Amino acid sequence: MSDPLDAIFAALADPTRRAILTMLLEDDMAVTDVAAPFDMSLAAISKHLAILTRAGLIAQEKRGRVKWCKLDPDAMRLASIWMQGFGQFEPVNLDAFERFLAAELDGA
Amino acid sequence: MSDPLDAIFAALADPTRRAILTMLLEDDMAVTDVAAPFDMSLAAISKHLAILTRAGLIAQEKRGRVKWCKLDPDAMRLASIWMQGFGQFEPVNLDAFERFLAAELDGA
DNA sequence: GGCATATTCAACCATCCGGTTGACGATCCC
DNA sequence: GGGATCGTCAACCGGATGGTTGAATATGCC
Repeated sequence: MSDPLDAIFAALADPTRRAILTMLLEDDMAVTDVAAPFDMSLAAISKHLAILTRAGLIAQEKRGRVKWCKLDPDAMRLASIWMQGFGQFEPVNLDAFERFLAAELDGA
Repeated sequence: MSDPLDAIFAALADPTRRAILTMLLEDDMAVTDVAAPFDMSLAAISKHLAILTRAGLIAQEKRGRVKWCKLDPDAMRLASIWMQGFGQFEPVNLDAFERFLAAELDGA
């Protein structure tokens, strides 16, 4: 009934969660390590991670007693595709193009 | 103090507001006309439009007693650029590349 | 077994959000 | 002027959100 974009954009609306995603861009991390830089209880971070997981933005995998968090690109891509529908209002965006190319080449 | 992305993503998280943005893709509209297809009070739509305006996703201009709403692409572009930072996790994504090009060319 | 570590659960709290209704201010038009 | 239309404001309501704390559940290690 509810659009997955609801959960994706809602998850992205919180600065703590966006910061977590940015951290995960560097490397996969355990929950405790994700929580370390934040001035906030571990339980709060655990909730944030649950929200990111429900939105499909990250995936969590338990190995031993440690739960590893890693980015899951599908949800972000879905949101990005939705937004591209509005791209026709942008003047030709060479900056974005360069970033796109750089990202693609880096990933190759 | 608060990141503009907070307001942008929060605004995009609501399906009514995303629908409004899609409608405005067709044409600029008056508040009453925006409200027409929704099963919801005019006041509720007015609030949604205020949220979209505060996020910078639309601009409102009053001409006579009618307030016109139109897309304002800057905010969406900001969000889109933020998301592109996560593209490197996609395997070389030709689909996305084609969509990117199509959107850019369409806008040209 | 028994203790330390990693993470979640449960209950609670304050605040925000999305909706309603009714009154109000502006503007158009006769 | 006065009535109809356009839109917002204010107060209210229920439910979601983001945080806390303390207890509970795994798991690893000696």
